Amino acid sequence: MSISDSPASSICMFALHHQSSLNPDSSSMSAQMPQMDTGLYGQPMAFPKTPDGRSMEQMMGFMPYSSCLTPSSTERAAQQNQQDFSQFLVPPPASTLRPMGQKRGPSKDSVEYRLRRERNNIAVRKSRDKARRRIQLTQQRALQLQDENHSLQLHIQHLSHEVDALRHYLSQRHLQENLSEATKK
Amino acid sequence: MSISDSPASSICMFALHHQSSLNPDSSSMSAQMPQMDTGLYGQPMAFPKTPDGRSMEQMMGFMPYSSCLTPSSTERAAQQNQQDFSQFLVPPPASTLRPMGQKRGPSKDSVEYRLRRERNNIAVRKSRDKARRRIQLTQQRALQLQDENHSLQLHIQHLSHEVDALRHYLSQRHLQENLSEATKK
DNA sequence: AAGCATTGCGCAATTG
DNA sequence: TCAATTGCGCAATGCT
Repeated sequence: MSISDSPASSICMFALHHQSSLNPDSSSMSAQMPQMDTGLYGQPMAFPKTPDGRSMEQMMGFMPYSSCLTPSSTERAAQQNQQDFSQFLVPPPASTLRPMGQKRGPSKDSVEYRLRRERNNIAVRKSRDKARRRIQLTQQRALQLQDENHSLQLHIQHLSHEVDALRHYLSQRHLQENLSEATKK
Repeated sequence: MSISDSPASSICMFALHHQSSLNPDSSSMSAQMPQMDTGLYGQPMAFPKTPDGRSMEQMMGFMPYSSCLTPSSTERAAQQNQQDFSQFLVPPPASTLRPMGQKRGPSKDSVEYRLRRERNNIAVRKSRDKARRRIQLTQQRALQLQDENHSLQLHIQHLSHEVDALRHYLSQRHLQENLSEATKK
């Protein structure tokens, strides 16, 4: 069970140095551990957000994956062998934690996991495309509405002038009528 | 120092099986290597997109990192030991490419690299916040314009009725005048 | 309970 | 050289 030494040491040192930045969902809790805040956009604070088993597993399992390399064949491969790698990552104390050959219950290890990941990646791409389209549509709609607005205002201006003209015309008529009536009498 | 055996082998097998999916920028080139297309949102195809030195390095260097673990202290650690991993990842041809203990020139390895990454992460968070705000503003503007539009249309309706009324009134006056004139004569 | 959809995040490539 | 953007995969979470 000791993940404690060797490479780990450098890791820990680094962590100390680097103030492990994590992803605490930002919105929720934000004042739990004393830490210097780097102002807006400082590092996201670090500590295990998820209390569920799986997360802890990942934590212990280490799973070095290498996700964003452009040449991803290698990428995929790396992800596959999470545990195997952990073997090397946790050097000397080769004794414990997840005997390595045991993929307990659900997944996280291989085929099943990769299938899940791949499906999710597809869903993510789809969702983002959708979002992009939505945003674009909103922008177009805004522009369109702006134009429409402009022409409506022109229309209003026109109608207003017309009303004014008609009213003016009528008032003139009234004056004339009044005059002629008075004259007649 | 033979990196040749064990974990690596499984990795390679997986790569073959899994048809390395990569990130070819999707927009650019898309028919270079024969591969089954999984339809829209299928996997992004794999092959080295970037012809520049650094990219190749990474390719070869492999750098398994493990970025998104919630418990990131481990994460950071993994990144730390990039090269060490490559040792295992690039199995047989243990002969060449980056002797492993040599961090050539610039960085990729440690402190410097982490600083760059951290700065970029901050920039990314900032940029995304900005984008979110921009999108929100656009949406609000669209809604606002829609409301404005609606009231402008009401205004137009009102003015139109007014013009109609005035015209109708005038036409009536004309009729009366014509009548009275005719009568007078 | 299983699965797609969303979302926040970090990495790396690209842009300016 | 360096911040800003952008595409992408991962994992957590929402939703059904």
